[in-house]
This record gives sequence, C-alpha cells and structure tokens, in this order.
Amino acid sequence: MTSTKPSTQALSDLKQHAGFWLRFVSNHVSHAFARKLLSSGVTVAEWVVLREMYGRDEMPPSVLADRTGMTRGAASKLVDRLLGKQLVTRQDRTDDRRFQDIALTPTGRRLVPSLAALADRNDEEFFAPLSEKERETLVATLKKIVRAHRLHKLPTE
Amino acid sequence: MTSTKPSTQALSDLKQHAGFWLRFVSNHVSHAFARKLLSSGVTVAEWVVLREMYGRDEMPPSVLADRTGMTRGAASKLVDRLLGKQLVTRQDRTDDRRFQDIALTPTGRRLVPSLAALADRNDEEFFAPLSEKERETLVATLKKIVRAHRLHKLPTE
DNA sequence: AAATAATAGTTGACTAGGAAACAGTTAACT
DNA sequence: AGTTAACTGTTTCCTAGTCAACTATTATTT
Repeated sequence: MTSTKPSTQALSDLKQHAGFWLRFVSNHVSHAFARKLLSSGVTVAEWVVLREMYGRDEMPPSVLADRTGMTRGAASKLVDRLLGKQLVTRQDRTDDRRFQDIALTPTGRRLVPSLAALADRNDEEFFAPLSEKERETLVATLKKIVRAHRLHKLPTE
Repeated sequence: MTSTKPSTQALSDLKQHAGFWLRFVSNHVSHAFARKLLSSGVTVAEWVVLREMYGRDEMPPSVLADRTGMTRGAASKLVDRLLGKQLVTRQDRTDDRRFQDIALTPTGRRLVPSLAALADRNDEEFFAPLSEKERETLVATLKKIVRAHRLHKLPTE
C-alpha cells in the first residue's frame, strides 16, 4: 500500500528575496524608533506629521496627507489624536470653509527637536555597523530603485 | 513692535536617514506584492503563513508565530481567517491538550506554488533596475545589519 | 439662476497587528 | 498530593491604515 503523500514541489526560498531582507530590517528600524518614542507619548505616524509641520505656519489636512503619503481618512483621524494630545490646533478657514488650518501648538513645536534627536540617534545606531561607504552605497541603491520605478508619494495608491 | 516668531531650529532632514529610504522602498515592495495577491484572495500576512506551512505536515500556532515573527495573538487571528478561507485545518491535540495542529488543506497546498511564483516575480520586477552585483551587495549589507544587531525573529520583542 | 461637478473633510466597516489580561493544561516542586 | 510555575491559545482594547459612502462648500456648466 503506497501512502499517497500530498505532492509538494520545491519552492524558491523566501530568504532569497531582497524584498524579504528589506522588510525585515525596515520593520526593525521602525520598531526600534517606536520604542524610543514610547516615553514621549507620540507614535511614529504622529511624529512624521509633527516633523512635517515644523517650521511651517499652518496647512490643511489634505496637504498633510499628501506630504506624508496618507489618505485623507487617515490624516483626519491622526489629526484627531494630535488634537487630543494638544500638539496641534484645528481651525476652520473663513475664506473657503471647506478648508481647515492645522498648526502646531507651542507644546508641539517644542517637542519636535527632541524627537528629531531621537530619530537621528535611531538611524545612527541602526546603521552603525556599516562603514560610511557601505551606508552611502545602501542609500544610493535604494534611491536608484525609487528613481527607476518613479516611486513618488508613499505607497498609498 | 517686533512680532515674536515661534522659534524653530533647523533639524536634520528625514531624507538623510537610511531608515527613511529603507522603509520607503520596503513599503512599496510589500504593496506591489499585495496588489499581485489581490485576485487570489490571500493577504501578504496569510501568504507568509501558507509558505511556512508548505511542505511541512502540521504545526501548532505557537511555532507558526515564532517562525513568522508574529505574536500569538496575531497568529490566533490569522489562523481564524485562514480557517474561514478553508486553506488550513485546526485540530486539538490529544496527547497535550494545550496544543493544536494546524495543517494546510489540499486547496491551501495547491495554492502555494502559484503564490510563490507571484512572489518571485514581484522581487524580480522590483530589483530589476539593479545589477546582479548591486543586488548581492544590497542583501549582504542588510544581512550584515541583521547579524550585527542579532535580529532574529521579527521585531516583536 | 439652477444644475452639475469638483473639492475638503468625516465617518463607518474592514484588515492588521501589538500588549496585556485571561483560561485551560501540563510540569515541577515541596 | 497539592501548590506553584510554565506554557498554549484566546480575547479585549488599542493604534493604524484603507476604501467607500457621506456632508458641506465652492466652482463650473448650461
């Protein structure tokens, strides 16, 4: 009696894929940063928005969404959270009442530089094992892919 | 009267960070793959689990979680979804009733090779702009970071 | 002027995952 | 044997995002 084994064919190893390693390292970088941000009470997504606002007077949520690659729905919710944390203000515009002005509060503005320092440190720590040359090559290679595929905006589409 | 502008100091550009580009490209790779998977009705996370099961008889959710870097909570939910799609089966083990056996259904097993082909194609397409040498260097560099930081398991910890 | 189109933002249903509290089962002490 | 510890899987609450339907406002047609 021959037991008919379920047939399985050999598949290429996932770990052969450059995409696998890219995602692996990328996830770690993000998570390491999230941990660093933890005590500040700000999440990574929130940080990205705060950073984008910094040094600019005010902007509508739609611009924020475009610049950070979020949908408007996501931006709307994120602004809600930032409002709750009193890091931004929201004001209806009078000239065109479809628009809103989102602006950093003084607290929000004061927060950004320290978070930026955390971001710098995170990147520094993570890529420390690489020589200056290797790091440059890595970034150049990634940028080459971005150029070749014309990847602009974050992958919302 | 001097208008006291809110003081802002110059911050390092986010785009200076290797982590930024890593995340940017990685997100695009994942999204491109997600789009390819769309018609199959399987998500990226589900694919990873199916791929891990392929060619193995059965395993408890905890092992699945470890191998794919998920928490057990996430694994529990994902198995639920795969059950709903009838791609895996779940059976309580009798010798140690804490454990379960998760196994691919014939349908699930038949599905994997075609999805693997999509994964291969996705990686191929994305890194096509790179020379063989560049691609090797990229992977080697990423692996170097993994080794240096002893990143094993995905960034759950 | 009225109807239509375009735009801005919100909301709800959904996928996805983490963290932590939880329940059940088995193993290890004492 | 009985208590405690260790372990497996589930559940709840949270962040986070998409998509699509929706409201409100302004622009453009006809």
